[in-house]
Amino acid sequence: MQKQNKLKVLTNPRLTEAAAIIEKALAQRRTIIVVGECKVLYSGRAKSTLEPGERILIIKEDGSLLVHRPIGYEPVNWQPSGSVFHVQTKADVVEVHAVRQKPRENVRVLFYEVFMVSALSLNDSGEFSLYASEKEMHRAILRKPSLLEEGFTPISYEKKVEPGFVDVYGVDKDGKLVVVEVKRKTAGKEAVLQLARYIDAIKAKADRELRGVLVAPGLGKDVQRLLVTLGLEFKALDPKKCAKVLKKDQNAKLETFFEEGK
Amino acid sequence: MQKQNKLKVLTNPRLTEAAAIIEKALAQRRTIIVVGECKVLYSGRAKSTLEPGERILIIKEDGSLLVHRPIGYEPVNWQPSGSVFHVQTKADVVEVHAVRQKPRENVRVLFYEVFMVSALSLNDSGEFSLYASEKEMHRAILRKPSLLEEGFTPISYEKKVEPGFVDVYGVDKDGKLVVVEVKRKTAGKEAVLQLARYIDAIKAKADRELRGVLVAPGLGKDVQRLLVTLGLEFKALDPKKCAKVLKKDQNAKLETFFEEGK
DNA sequence: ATATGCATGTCGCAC
DNA sequence: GTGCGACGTGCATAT
Repeated sequence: MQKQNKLKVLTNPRLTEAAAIIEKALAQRRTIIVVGECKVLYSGRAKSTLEPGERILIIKEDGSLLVHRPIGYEPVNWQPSGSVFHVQTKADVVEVHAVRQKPRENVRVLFYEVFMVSALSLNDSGEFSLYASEKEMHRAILRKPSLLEEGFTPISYEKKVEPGFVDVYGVDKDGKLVVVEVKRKTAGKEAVLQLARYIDAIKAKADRELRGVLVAPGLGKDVQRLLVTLGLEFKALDPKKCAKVLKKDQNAKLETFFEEGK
Repeated sequence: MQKQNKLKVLTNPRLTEAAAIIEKALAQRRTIIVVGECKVLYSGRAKSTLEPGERILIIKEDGSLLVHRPIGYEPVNWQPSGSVFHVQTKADVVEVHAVRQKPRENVRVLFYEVFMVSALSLNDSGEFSLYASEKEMHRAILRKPSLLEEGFTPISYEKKVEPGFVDVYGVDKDGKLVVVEVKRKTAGKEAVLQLARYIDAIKAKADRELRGVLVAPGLGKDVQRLLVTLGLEFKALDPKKCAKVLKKDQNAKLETFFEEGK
């Protein structure tokens, strides 16, 4: 069974044993987990000391390092990927020294006792997808207006119109004004009523024909009827699709595309 | 030996065994490490999926959760401290579900195979000290005003002046008021403009001659010109030097040195 | 290479 | 609780 290769674990090893495993795993670029009592010294952009206590050290294949205390989401000390490691066994201490080149930074983890050391060969090719937030959906539509419909041209976004902010604002292929309300999740009737309020507010100011389009991955149960009653439209759009659009060209400076005023 | 209590490790356990250990460790508020093949789903402020692969899951005593891939400094998924956990064993899957209340967020980790599971009782009371933060630079200047310039006498610090807080506030050797803005890193133009806003705000209140001094280890590219244009000054100061000054007299409670009001 | 803006940012502190 | 700024922020991208 090749589990043997995947995983090596020692509990309460002698320090010399632990050091040997760590050094070998570093050479083989395996992932390392060490649990034990240690002190940590950092110097670089700033400087820190962490007095002895029991923590978890993780060293990854790519040369990143994490020291985690038993409390708190963030690592207390770390080193980003690409760090270079040295292991030194002194009298009663194993020192793991991680060096980052630019900027020059050092993290030294000194183990006085090791409760567990583990060397792992992890195989992870699973795709990670982060779906868009609502604001990202706005940006995606501005980036690629055809997501809304062919011929749509955005004019402004997050425009103040008194009840609040209109998500996206533009002109369709016939020159008709279009007000767009975006929702990341299935839209309920609040979304429809919100859009209706914007439409009314804008109509009151400029008496011009308007289209209102609700953009969301889906519509709630009785929302369809309400939408039609109010003369509004619906366009299905998946946040995932937006994320994909943005991936191509992520930080277009939309702030400069449209003047805030108009 | 009470190492037994500190540490429990199983390698290649059956899923039901792994689930049992995780549930027990959660109940006892111990730190948990699980290594195995899993899929991860997140939904909350945004939404993400992570297809199956081999990763490290850490759950800490305080209810924080981390999922680490074998590459990368940052966790691919996480949940901050205070999350509530549920473990469910289905047919061929163990699901760890972490819920954060506010904002409402869910992370589900579904294990198809567990290579190692470990429950730990970590004891960590070691003090962590970070040197040379921006606030410590303030304190260093208050401690040793000559770091700014000879004859400088601080009056107040972190004083509210409407756009925000002035870092340090004092009088120079000629009795002229000095407003000091401190940056730990090379100062950009935002720092200069921030200082200028403070100066303007204070001038508006008390029509008295003011000097504005930007303190930082260095100045950004075109910042020098802007500084001069606005009639402000620059004083180079290294955070590390500040740390050294503070080391001499570490726990002076500067809060009591100056009354907040004046 | 540096500069700019975003992040499931997180965290701490003041109001 | 809510808001605001700092962070060894990290990270991705445009210049």
